[in-house]
This record gives sequence, C-alpha cells and structure tokens, in this order.
Amino acid sequence: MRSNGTTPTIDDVAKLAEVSTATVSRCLNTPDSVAKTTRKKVFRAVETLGYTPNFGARVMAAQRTFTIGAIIPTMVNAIFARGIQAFQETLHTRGYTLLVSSHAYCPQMEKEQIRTLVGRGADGVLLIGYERDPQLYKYLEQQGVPALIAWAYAPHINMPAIGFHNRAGMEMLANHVIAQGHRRIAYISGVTQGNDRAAERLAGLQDALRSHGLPIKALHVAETSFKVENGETEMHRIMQTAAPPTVVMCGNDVLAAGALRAARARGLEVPRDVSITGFDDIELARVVTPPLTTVHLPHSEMGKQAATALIDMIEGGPYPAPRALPISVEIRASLGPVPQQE
Amino acid sequence: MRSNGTTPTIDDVAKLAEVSTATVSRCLNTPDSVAKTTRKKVFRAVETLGYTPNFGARVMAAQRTFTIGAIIPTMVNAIFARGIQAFQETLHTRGYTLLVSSHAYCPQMEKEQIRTLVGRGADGVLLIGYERDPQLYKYLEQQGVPALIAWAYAPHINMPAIGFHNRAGMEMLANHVIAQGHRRIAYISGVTQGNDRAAERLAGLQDALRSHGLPIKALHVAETSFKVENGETEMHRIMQTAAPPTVVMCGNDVLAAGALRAARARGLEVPRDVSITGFDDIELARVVTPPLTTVHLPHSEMGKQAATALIDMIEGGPYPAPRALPISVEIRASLGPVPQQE
DNA sequence: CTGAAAGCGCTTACAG
DNA sequence: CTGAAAGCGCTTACAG
Repeated sequence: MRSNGTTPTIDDVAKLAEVSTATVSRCLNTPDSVAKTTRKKVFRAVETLGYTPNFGARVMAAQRTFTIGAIIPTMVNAIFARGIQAFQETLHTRGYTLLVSSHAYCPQMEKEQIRTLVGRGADGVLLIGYERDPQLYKYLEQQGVPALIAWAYAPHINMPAIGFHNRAGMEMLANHVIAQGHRRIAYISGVTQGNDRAAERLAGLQDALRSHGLPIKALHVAETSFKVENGETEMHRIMQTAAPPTVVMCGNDVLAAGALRAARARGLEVPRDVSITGFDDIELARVVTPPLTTVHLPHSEMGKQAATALIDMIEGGPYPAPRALPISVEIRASLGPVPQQE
Repeated sequence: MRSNGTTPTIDDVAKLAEVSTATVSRCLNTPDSVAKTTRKKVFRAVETLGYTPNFGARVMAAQRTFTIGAIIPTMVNAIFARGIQAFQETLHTRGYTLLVSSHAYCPQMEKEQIRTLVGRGADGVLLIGYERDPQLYKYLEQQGVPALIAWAYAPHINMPAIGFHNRAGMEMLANHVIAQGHRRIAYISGVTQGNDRAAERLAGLQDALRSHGLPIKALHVAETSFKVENGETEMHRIMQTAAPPTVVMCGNDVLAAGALRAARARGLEVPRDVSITGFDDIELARVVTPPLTTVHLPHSEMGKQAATALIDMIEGGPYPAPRALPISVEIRASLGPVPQQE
C-alpha cells in the first residue's frame, strides 16, 4: 500500500507522545475517553509525524471498511448511471466509499462479484432487482453484510428494497397505448429469465391487456438483451410480418432507440406509421427523434434514498420496509393514435 | 465486517486440508508454487467450508488492498461508462476491485476524492486528463501510489498516460468539415478551464483553421458544460445570429445531441440547412437523427489497456511511456456540404 | 484515565 | 514443495 518504508505507525506516535498505543488509538477513535492534556500531547505527535492510521490494520481490528459495494448489470448504456451517481454522492457525504462492479446480466458473474465485494470487506451491498439464487441471500446474512435491493419492488419481496413498481409502471403505459386505440401490439422485451424488472414489465403489459379484455395470446413478444442493435433487429423482424402491429412497446429506452432506428431504416415514420414506447426515461429517451413516450423513473432520488437506507442498516438502524418510489408515464411524440389507413 | 463468529479462517482450511496455513495461502495466491495433489486437497477444503480470505487481514499482511480507485468527472452521460466498464472488467480478471467516485468536473472535489481513495488504501488510481494541481501529483508520489492518466494524451505529459490525442482528433474532423466547403463555423465547446480534453479539442479546431488559412477570429465559440440542454441552448443562440454558420461543431456528442434537438425545434433540417458534428462516438451518436459525424474513440480498448498498465505499475513493472491510441473520424449523416442557397 | 498484552487473519522470508 | 514462526499495525477487553 505504501512503498515508503518510513511511514509513521501508531508506535511512533506513542513513543513521541510518551503514552501507550492504546491511548493513541483512543485519542483517534474515542477522544472523550482520554484526558485533555494527554490528548493534546498525542495530537501534537500525530501532527509532527504526519500520521495517518493504516487502512488495512484498522479494517482488520475494527471489522469495518466504510466501503459499500454496488453490483450492477452494466455501466454501458447508462440505465443505472444516474442512480449510481446519486448513490455514490450520498455515500460520500456520509463518509463511505463505493466499490462497483458489473456483470453483464450474468447470474454466475454476479454471484462471484458479490462474493468478491463481501470478501473485500464491503460493509453493505446494493443489488439490482430481487431475483437471484436464494443461497446468495443466505450467504450475505451469514456474513452479516446488509443488502439493499434497488430498481425493483414487488409486494412479496421479503427484503429491504427501494425501487419502482415495474409491473404497475408498464401497465400504466400500456393503458395509455390502448387508450390511443392500439390493439395490434408487439413487445420487445428484455431477457426475462433471471431479470425481474424485465419479467415484471412484461407482466404489467399483460395485466393491461387482460383488464381491457384483449387476447394475451395475440401479443407478439420478442425477447432479447438490452442493446440498441437488438432493438433494431427485432423491430425489423416484427415489421416484416404479414400483419405488423400499430405499436411496438419496448422493455426499455435502449431497445426503443433501436426500434426507432429500424423504423426509420424501413421508411416508416413514427408515430404516423407505427408508434414506439420505451421505459426508464434515461437521457436517450429525450434525445432520439421523435422523443420517446416512456415510463419515468426518479433515478437520482432512488440513488439517494438507497444510500441513506443502506448506511442506516449498516450502522445498526432497523431494516426498512420495501418501498416503491412514485413513477409516471411520460408522454412524448413517439406514441400516436392508430394509423388510419391500413 | 463479520458479525458471525463462525466464519471460517485460513486456520480452519489448513486443519481440514491437513496442511499449514502457509500452504493454503500459497494455493490462493501463487497456486503454481504448490504441488498438484496438495492444491486439490486445499481447494476441496476451501469449497466445503465456503472460505473467503478476510480482506483486512490480507491487506494488512500483504500491504496491498487489491483495490484501484478511479476518479471520473461524471457517470451520468455515459461519456466514460464504456471505458470504465472495460477497465473494471480487466481489473476483475486480475484480481482487483474498482473504487469509483465522480466529482462533476469540480477540481476541489476531485482533490478530496483522490485523498479519500488513497486514504482507503487504493493501490493505484486512474485519473481522467492531466491538468490538475501539481501538488496532487506530488502527494501521490509521496504516498507511493501509482497514478495513470487516461482519456488524454499530449506529447508533454510527463506521466504514464493512455489516452487519445484529442487535439489531433478534432483537427482531423475539422479538416473533413472544411473539405466539405464549410467556412462559417461555430463551435460549442465544453468548459476549457481545468479540462484539458476540452481545451485541446478547441485548439485542434483552431489548428485546422490555421492550416487552411482561415481566420481564427471569425470562429464563433460558445463555452458551456457537457449537458444536452446546454448544447440546445447554445445552438439556439448561435442560429439566431445575423449570419448563422453552415456547420456547428461540438466538443462532444452530448452537446451535439442537444444542438440537433435545437435545430429540429427551429425547423432546420440537418444537414440540409446546417451540419452538426460531435466527439467521442458514444452510443448517443449513432442513435440520434441524423446520426452524428464524430470522432471515434476506442473506449473499451483504452479501458483495458489502462487497467493492464496500472496493475503492471502497481506490481512493480516499469512505468509505461505516455501512449495515444488511434482514433478516427466517423462520418455519418449529420455532416453534409455547405447549403447552396443563402 | 491509562497501559500491557492478546488478538484480528493473513503473508512471506527463511529453512529444510 | 512445504512448514514454523514472525510480523503486518491497529483495537479492545481486562486490570489497575
């Protein structure tokens, strides 16, 4: 950690101040438990030596690292960026540091990374979504590492969670779509296997169809991973069928951006010829043409609240109940009424 | 760190495998130095006990944290996301973990965060760009913490750096623009103060003008921070002048995306009425309409190389010479010839 | 209020 | 290739 062999240790301070190392340690950690005169001597010694406690030793002896791990699916397409940034900022104000790693939606890698971060001594971890091997939760509990789930919420989650009601969000959006008269709907979903957000969004769409008495079987669903190119490919596939849909809803904004590109490539005007919707309301949604009708998530707010909640848990507070932050449908130009001419 | 008193330690593993703790340690750290049969026994014991080495102890004994800090300007608009993700992935394969923090382009916060990460025992740090208080470099050297600069490169950098020749990149792009016949050029720059990438890009544009004998004074430059809305605002301002430019070049893709939106809002068609260019080639560039002509940066490659170089430095290798990765101009539809009619 | 001392759980020369 | 043992630099009961 230090290449310089002469970094002062607590022993040097103790010697210079003519006290024991125990007293030095107390001055630094619980100054009130030390006599004022002693304290002064010690701080003077700390000052003159430029002493900083060794991180590793402190971690080891104190059994804490003031470090929090976040394991997120991806950093690439900015789905989590704004939330994680707010999370980190809040951590910082409370004296914690952020360890991050991403796993490209691979459960095996996620497991490995959780173990790594816990092994690294993370005082707590932030997880995205709730669906994962139950053993992992058991492991975290055994290790005594508090875990908070973010970006997802479902009534049955039996863990601290601060997220969004993905299912209800997509249902709300679908209601808007249906209200515009759309009946031939296609859906480009994220991979639902192992991804509760993706699964819940699909379920929400089906809820809406059901509540309007529309046949769920008629819903065309394509499933693919969250990448612009995949949205593009699936959109092409969908639009070249015999009776193409009048609206293509997407599992998130990234897929929708791809769908938009494909539509353009096919000479289709959105929403005149076909409507497209997203989910997440990341920056992308406002920047593409036309801007995406999508479901707005309060990314920053969630990041902040998640940080606060997790630190409270770590510092011995009660575990919070699962909480869903309010979300809303953001209507923009990519959604229009059903095309008149067939 | 552990609340459970029964977490297995290296002693437990040693006992179960019937070897010494030294051997267990070697299996984990330098497996090649252990006989195959012994290794097997040890790994079986590790497995059955679910053993993970204690972080603090390891840090303390090894005098290393296997942790690398990255201090980046922002996580929000995905400028750094792809590079940092590749950085983290490579770190992971080499057994290191990533600590990140972002500072919203504030030098004061950056300084504080560097100190925090070093105090946390980061074995090395990744910094974006080279322009900062020289004291910081001195501090890092004193602490014996290797630092690598990324995203920037300039011949005079006197530190290990793996980045891009931002100045040359913008010059190349400007040459293309000029070759299309453009002479009335406006530039929406990032804040150049304290941001070498922004400053170099502007300088590169000026280089190109100079080499074509064009008056630098005539170049309209707006300076603003890297946000979509700011690109939008500046674009509006620029286009409502008496003699608007035929091309608006932007300091990065985020600003260009904003400029594009403003153009559309003003009823201008790009590139028929005005051309727009970006820089970075992030996902945004390919997704907006029309897609942006921009300068392509090999984000992932840089992240990978930076990780490798930094770890090599940490592990005692020689400090690498500053290195610029090849970049290229990516021609897309947002750049066209000069509009015919005035 | 203070100190002596055990101990946190590893790594790593040093020997063999 | 392997083990005994010192030591990394702190914290914290336990005594006084």
